[in-house]
Amino acid sequence: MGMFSQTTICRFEALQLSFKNMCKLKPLLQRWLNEVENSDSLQELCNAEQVLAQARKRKRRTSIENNVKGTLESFFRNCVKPSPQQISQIAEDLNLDKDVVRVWFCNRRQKGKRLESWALASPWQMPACGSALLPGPVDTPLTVPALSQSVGIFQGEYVSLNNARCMCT
DNA sequence: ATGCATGAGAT
DNA sequence: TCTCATGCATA
Repeated sequence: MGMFSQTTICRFEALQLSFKNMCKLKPLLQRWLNEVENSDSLQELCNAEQVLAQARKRKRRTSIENNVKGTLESFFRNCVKPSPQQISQIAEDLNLDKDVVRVWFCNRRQKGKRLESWALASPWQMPACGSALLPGPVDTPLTVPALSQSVGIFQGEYVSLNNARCMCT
């Protein structure tokens, strides 16, 4: 049972994925939806979700000050892809670990590309207003609101489902 | 809902 | 080393 994280669901619904990624995910998510709707109980879902959550050692997320972010943005406007040397320099200037700076630029570029991918691909598939029609054959119009609603019984509680992972023991 | 991080695969 | 898809952890 292919699972999807809360993060992916959110991003899918908010169209915060690349156009290509959305196209790939749509059918998978559609199937996943059916499974969710047909599954017997919350318990069952919780158990399935649990399998996903495995503890690993992960660097603690560093929180970058807003003003520092602003500075990074200006560096980004100046150069979207600084060399390792430039990164080190920036890191030194801002008093940040250079890996943090490197990753920040990677993520920032990724964000830029994401927007770009939609700018290029959406004209022929995006609906007039903001109600988002998902990419794919126009004859299979799965809408974002539909997704949220059809998870319905669960989507209202999907967030709580995520939070509930731990409560399922 | 989103920021920073990871890892697999491309270059 | 970068890109890309993805998610843990956080506000």
